[in-house]
Amino acid sequence: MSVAGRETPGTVEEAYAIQDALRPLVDLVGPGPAEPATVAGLDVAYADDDDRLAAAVTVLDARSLAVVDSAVVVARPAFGYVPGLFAFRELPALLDALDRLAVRPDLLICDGHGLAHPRRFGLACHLGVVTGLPTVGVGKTSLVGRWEPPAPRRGAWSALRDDDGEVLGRVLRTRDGVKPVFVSVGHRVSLDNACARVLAATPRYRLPETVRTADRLCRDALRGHLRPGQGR
DNA sequence: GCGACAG
DNA sequence: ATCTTGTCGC
Repeated sequence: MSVAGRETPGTVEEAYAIQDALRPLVDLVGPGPAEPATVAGLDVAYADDDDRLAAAVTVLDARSLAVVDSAVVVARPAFGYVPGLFAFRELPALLDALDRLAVRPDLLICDGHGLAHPRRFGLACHLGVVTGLPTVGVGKTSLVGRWEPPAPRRGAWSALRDDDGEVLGRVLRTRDGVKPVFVSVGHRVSLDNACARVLAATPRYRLPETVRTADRLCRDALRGHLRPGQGR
């Protein structure tokens, strides 16, 4: 059976059609939680590039950033890697992982863009529409849009815009003097709040603790745990 | 036609 | 995403 928005397309054309059909369902109004109790991070790791992947979700206490719940699923990529259709690759496994959580997080911080997407429907939007949860997209590199480097201090940002001037997101400095990240709205959050939540989840490193904990979890699940006494 | 192109 | 040593710096 299929839940609305979670079907896997058979062709690129079908994938575009699904995105076009779901895009109007994105909620761009809701400001989102200003003080979420929990924030979740989602990430995926790959092995042999096209054979296997591990999708992980970690739920953190929003204040202490301690992990309070997590789930990881090993599966096969559901779709080839096509820029702009990236979500179809990881979505099924990520949704499986989300279903296995005992705690329902108040906000999802996704590893990939939201509105900063060619058709304004990146992974973060897709996950938001399907789950109904507020979502934020955080990318390490850009997919679309033009921007100027933000000031060197943590918290500084500049607008990410398309050629027509439409704001797609922000280029946000999460750490002094370090390469900024790309933040965009996914679903049910304002851009201001999205950036605030990302900064709140990023006390020390370049990337939010949410993505760091999820990254570790799926990487470990894929490569197998290392036994004590063994290197690396 | 020639690049660019989330993970 | 992943393939990968050493090296600079707090």
